[in-house]
Amino acid sequence: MTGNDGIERRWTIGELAKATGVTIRTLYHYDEIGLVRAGERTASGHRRYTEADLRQLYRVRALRGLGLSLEEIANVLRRPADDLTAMRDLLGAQLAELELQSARMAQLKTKIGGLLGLLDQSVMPDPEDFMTALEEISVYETYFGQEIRDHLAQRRIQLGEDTLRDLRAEWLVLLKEAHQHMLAGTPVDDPQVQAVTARWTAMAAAIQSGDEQRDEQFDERLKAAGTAWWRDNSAGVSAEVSRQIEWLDADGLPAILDYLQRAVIWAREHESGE
Amino acid sequence: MTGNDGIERRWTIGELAKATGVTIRTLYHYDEIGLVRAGERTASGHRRYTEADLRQLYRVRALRGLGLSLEEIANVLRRPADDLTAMRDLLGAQLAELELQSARMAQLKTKIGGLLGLLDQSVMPDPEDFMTALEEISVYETYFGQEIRDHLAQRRIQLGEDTLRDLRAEWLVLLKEAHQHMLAGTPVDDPQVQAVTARWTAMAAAIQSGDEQRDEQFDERLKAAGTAWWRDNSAGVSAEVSRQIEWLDADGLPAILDYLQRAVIWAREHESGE
DNA sequence: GCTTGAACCTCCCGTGGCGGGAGGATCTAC
DNA sequence: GTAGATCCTCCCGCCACGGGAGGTTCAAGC
Repeated sequence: MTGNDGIERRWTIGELAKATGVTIRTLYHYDEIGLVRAGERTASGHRRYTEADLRQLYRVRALRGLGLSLEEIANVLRRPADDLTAMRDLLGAQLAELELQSARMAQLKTKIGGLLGLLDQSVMPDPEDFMTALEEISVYETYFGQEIRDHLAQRRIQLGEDTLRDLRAEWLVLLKEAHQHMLAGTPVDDPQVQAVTARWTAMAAAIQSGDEQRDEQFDERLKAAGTAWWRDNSAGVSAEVSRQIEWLDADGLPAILDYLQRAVIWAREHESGE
Repeated sequence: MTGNDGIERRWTIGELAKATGVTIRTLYHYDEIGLVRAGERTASGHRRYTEADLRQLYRVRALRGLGLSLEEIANVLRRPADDLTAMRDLLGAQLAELELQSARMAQLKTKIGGLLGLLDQSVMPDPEDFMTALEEISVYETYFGQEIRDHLAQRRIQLGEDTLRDLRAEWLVLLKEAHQHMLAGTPVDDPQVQAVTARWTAMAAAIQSGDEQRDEQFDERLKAAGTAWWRDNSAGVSAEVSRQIEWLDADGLPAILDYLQRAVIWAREHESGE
């Protein structure tokens, strides 16, 4: 531009490394996989980098800095320079990926925060209890696989804190209503009980999956996981929950849930007929 | 507890894998590195896992799920069970690490979001321009290393959006005042110019580092990075900035900055004397 | 007791993005 | 001509496993 007279600057690998802050080893690596090749070689085989190579290196480093893999970078930089659609797709995908990872890390942070809370409050006298808590985390995660947990986390974000608080509140209301019906001996096919049940299942469905595209297989697995977990671990949860709800004693929750489940089953068996 | 009579259950490796959702290969790996050893072996060498092994596996999986490395897990599970201080330290460190990573990912997301904005608005007709923008990202990052960028990002969070807006506003005011002094031909040692200069450097210091612990080496590198970047890239930035500030034409900014720098140098040379 | 198929064993290579060292060739300055 | 810096290629190592090869052992049915 300003009188180069066609004489371009060349760099040795060491000079390029110093100028760009990339290690020599990394430059060897990029050369090896063909991502940033030295445009020329001296007679004895030493690399000479041209300005085009320098610019390519800058691009690679920028995209690496965005968290893309070398393969992705190679793919997107290989195409003709006037086509940015691939770049757009790649960055869009990467952004989505980052959103997902952010959600996971947020989950992790709250989890660790919770455990630290257990450790810091002296509510945790027995180390054995802490270890047991750890083990239970793993058990939970065995039932609910990563993708299901991701989905639920996403869903929680979608719903927002306020909605979740409302849902929890409504859940308690439903639980209490069911409790009273149960104590009153109302049969499960009573319209009032069925109304509670309908709201209950609707809530569960609303929490589990939004109205995106329906993926029946996924829904199926989600439900199965929930059911299996509930089947095997309801006892522990009952103890936990009933400790937090005053009007409920330790054996109360299983009974209510059993009552509700019978109502749900009755509803399912009569949904087509009635 | 409920009448085991000392006869514990044993699991083959396949059973354990199915029960916990861990692959067999992973179990081999854990055995190999001594993290979850099969407590027993049959005469022919097949692994028999005991209940203790199962619990150890649960712990390992839970801690892995928190993002810890197998080495960290091995260290913390190796110590006596009644000492949770190591666990506390580990989880604390992990939480800090996650905070850092979260901050980085937030940075990444805004960066990618910005690039996608460039691509989506048709303000970007020339693919070449986009590539150049990419290259400049890398150049910027060459000057400001990861730790410095982390520091600045943290600092921005500390300061908050409002403070930053105020600072930008004050920066513009200072720039305009300096511009007027320059046009008026006021010498750099004039008290008024020196006042502007003092506010300028104070602002820079305030933005760069809070009043945490003073790490002089770090401050030094931060300043050096800023100076070097400014020295080599002021031209491009000038063009960019002057496009956004109406009272400034393309050549204006370098002149003002040069003027200000001379004032800063004069101030530094006379700070001990006066 | 024999067969068969499932489950198990060990050994080893591969992943991604380089780091780092060995052992030798080449450049540059004096 | 020589010394020291720089360069070259080749290769092993990381981390947490995945996956295959090739062989042994188990459990069930006949």
